[in-house]
Amino acid sequence: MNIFEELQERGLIAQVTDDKEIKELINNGGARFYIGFDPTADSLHVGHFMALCLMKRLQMAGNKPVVLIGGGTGHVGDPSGRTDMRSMMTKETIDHNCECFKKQMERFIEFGEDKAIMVNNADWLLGLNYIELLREVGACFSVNNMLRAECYKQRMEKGLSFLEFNYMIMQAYDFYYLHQNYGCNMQFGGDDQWSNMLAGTELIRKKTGDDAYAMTITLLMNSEGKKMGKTAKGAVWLDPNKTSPFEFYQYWRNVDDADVMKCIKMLTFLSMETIREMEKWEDSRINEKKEILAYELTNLVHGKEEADKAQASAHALFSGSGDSDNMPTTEITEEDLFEEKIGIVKLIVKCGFAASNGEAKRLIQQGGISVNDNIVSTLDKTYTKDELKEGLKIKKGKKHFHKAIWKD
RNA sequence: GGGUAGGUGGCCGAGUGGCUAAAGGCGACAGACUGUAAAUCUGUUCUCGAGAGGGUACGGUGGUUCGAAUCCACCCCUGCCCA
Repeated sequence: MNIFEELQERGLIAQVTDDKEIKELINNGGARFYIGFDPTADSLHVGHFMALCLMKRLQMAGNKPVVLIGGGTGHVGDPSGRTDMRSMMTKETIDHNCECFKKQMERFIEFGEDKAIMVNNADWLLGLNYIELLREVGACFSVNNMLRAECYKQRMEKGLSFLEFNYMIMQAYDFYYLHQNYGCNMQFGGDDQWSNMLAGTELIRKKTGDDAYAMTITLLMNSEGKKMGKTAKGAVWLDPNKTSPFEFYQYWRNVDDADVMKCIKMLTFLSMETIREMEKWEDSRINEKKEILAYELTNLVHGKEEADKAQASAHALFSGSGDSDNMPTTEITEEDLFEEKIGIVKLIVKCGFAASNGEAKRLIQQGGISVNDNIVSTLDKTYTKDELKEGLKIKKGKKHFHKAIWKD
């Protein structure tokens, strides 16, 4: 099966500039393509992960990937898909984030001679001269057309700064620059990038007469039409310090029934044969599918060892036996004690189950907290040093577990 | 630069001197039901406090008033119209 067909069957392809040409190009390994990543945070998240997987798939099919880190575009801020103004980041933040991105990406993509390369658009964007740029590329853009682009339309009511308006031009310039200097002939990106990417192909055509192509990946939406990979607390990060492997596993273990197969297709590297087989499974095996999804993804992101651990913890916690080896743990020290004991309210806050004492109290009053499998019913319940030395298994709601242990 | 409408809790949005820690909705959290799902129902949802009660909070800074999210002044930010 060819790569293009596979991407299609997986539901990854959203829009293409020219499907015949693109099919030809990537199926024969002739694409030198790039995907841009703006350093908006100090860790990659699930959305980036999809793009990286796509990169890997295309690389396996013989195409050459270019990872573009947006150290320059990060100074501008992409308005696409946002209803409000982006806050500006300082140069230090951007540089720091770029470093973090680099480290994480090296886990997924092989870089090196004849493999993938990584570039940073800070190298060419930051030194640009305003007047020169205006004359060289500004002349190629029609403001009338730009305003018609979907990514700006939704901002017409709420406001759009000139800074953000220029983002499209920066991204188009990147594509042009990579085309000229690295022979890049294709760009991939999330579907919200479509207008920016088209701007790039047009700029290249106008400046050089060459054809360049663009293809967008379907954004991973859940059945309610919301972007996946987001929780109330924020994104699901790939950095284990920001989202632990267990939390990561649980996120996928708990996806909606309706979204499981879609996620398996779009995110895992299971073969299409396996996937087609799974689609025939009976409804009663839905939880098996979820486990496979969770395991596969944790494995990809955090490695086999962490995936095994996460799965073992999940099994232990949800099917009773209560093995607490891989639970998130908080250490309690002398200074947390009052009269040789720690109160339940303080303990819950300490473990991060509640942001304030009030919230902790509410949880207890509503019967949402249990310690060592006993529901805590009083606010003045306390635990001694000896009990802590044994380790306390704290459960919040149905599926949040935490361990508190003593530390001298 | 001129005119005009705005800025309220995580978000949306009501509130135009005391009854307002601020309606309602969304979201979130907990409980019931379940399959670690969805839907549904119930409760909770600034913070400190066991409680009584206190502290902060309606863009910012000052002011009027016994009392201000609400009135006044100046400033900052955003939309729209005109230049």
